[in-house]
Amino acid sequence: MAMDGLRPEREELFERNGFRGHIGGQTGVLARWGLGVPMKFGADVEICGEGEPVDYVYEVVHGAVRTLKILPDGRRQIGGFYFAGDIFGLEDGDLHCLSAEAVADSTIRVMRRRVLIGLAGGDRDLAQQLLVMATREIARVHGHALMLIQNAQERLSSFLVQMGERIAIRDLIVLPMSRQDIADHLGVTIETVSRTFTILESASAIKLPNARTVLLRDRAALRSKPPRPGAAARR
Amino acid sequence: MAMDGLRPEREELFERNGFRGHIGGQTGVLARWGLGVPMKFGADVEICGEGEPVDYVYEVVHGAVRTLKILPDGRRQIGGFYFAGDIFGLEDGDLHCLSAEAVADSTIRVMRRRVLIGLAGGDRDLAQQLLVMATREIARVHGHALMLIQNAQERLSSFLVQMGERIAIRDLIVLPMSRQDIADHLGVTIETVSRTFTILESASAIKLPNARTVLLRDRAALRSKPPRPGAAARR
DNA sequence: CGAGGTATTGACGGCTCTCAAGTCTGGTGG
DNA sequence: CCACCAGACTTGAGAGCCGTCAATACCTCG
Repeated sequence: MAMDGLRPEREELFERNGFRGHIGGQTGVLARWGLGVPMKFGADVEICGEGEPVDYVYEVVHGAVRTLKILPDGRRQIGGFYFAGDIFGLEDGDLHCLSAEAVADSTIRVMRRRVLIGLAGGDRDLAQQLLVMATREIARVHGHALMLIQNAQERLSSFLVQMGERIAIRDLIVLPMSRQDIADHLGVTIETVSRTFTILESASAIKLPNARTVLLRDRAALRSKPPRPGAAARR
Repeated sequence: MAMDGLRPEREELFERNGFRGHIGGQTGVLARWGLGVPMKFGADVEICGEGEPVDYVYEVVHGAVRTLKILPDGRRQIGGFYFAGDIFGLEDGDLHCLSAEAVADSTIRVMRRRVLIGLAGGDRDLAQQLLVMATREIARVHGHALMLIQNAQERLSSFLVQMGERIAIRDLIVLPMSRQDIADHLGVTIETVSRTFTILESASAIKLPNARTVLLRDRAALRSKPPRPGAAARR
């Protein structure tokens, strides 16, 4: 992936646009505090496993990570994707409910949770930052749940809009994840994802130079509800 | 149906209205620290509204609360139900993404978020408790998302198992919320909820003395997957 | 070029939504 | 006491979206 080559460009773009998100390797909480050890993970390598002790907290320096859970029947739920500056692994209790894997080759800052919590105890600012990260994660997961009650077209549209805000260069999204990853995140099948991509392209909302590249042509159309024939507002 | 006060009214209430008298249930974090002011809310009264400033944090003393979001097309998503000891209103940013309403007559501890954060800055223990509450909420919302990718029977079963763990007396659940509330939480229609209740009762997994009372007869059956004909494990 | 994984497209069936009618319950008033 | 009503809940029939299975196209890499 040519993601590394694109990064400086994106960084400039974000600054110029006043983008509030995270970019580069210096913007994360851990990075700013100089905490944690950067480590490299190859594509599809597991970073932490479901059921393992929650010993570390992670921050993406660059690359992309997915958190996931395998259901007893084999289905796979992807809880979220994390990009540069995002923190993951914030979990309650002693054991991970979700495992995490690198979607593409990635660098991840790894830090002992106990140490981080300890430092936060003596640093008001860091403690508050941690709480902010946690509440932000709550909002993100809520958004995920909200998406899951919509239909396939709405789900994929929301996903693309979100990716547009998080990892797009202007209107161009280079997806690090596969169709299967997207499907498992949106709670639909890979076939439905594929069909819906085609529908959105036919509607001129997006353009697909290739399977992993999406050009957003009409964000407004993606944000608006697709024609839902009989889907009357209930109540 | 108490009237829902205007926002300024509510704020004034929060500011100077103190609830006098003995309060049962000292189970929550705020209660243990003696923080916040207990207030009463009638059934269906709004506690905080979507789009309002995030000024307070709430803890249920007794009763039940739902957090919800109204979609542009009128659909309603219930993010979660909160019972005695549960904290809600932990949100990121300045504005609430979710509103909260009392499901039944309830008593809620209300506390200024800024004050709580401030106190946590000087109290290691409280700060850690707050972070635990936040990560626990993350796990809960993840569980909600996980439920939303399953079929109707699995969704209702999970919901009942969860209620069984949170508000049941032995195997008896007295539901404070309506079928519509359940439907909007599970992301299905009220008819599907109703039909699925009937199916579970026919299967002897539960018994329904009346619509708001559920007797769990076979938790194992509720936890196990229902017959999903062609639902092969993918991948 | 061929191989293998990934993605798209097609046909069909089932689960759930929609629309509609029926039942139950609690409250009100004659 | 009972008729009546309003609201919540249940049940039924038909339609549509999406899952399943299957075949085909595309893309990357040896």
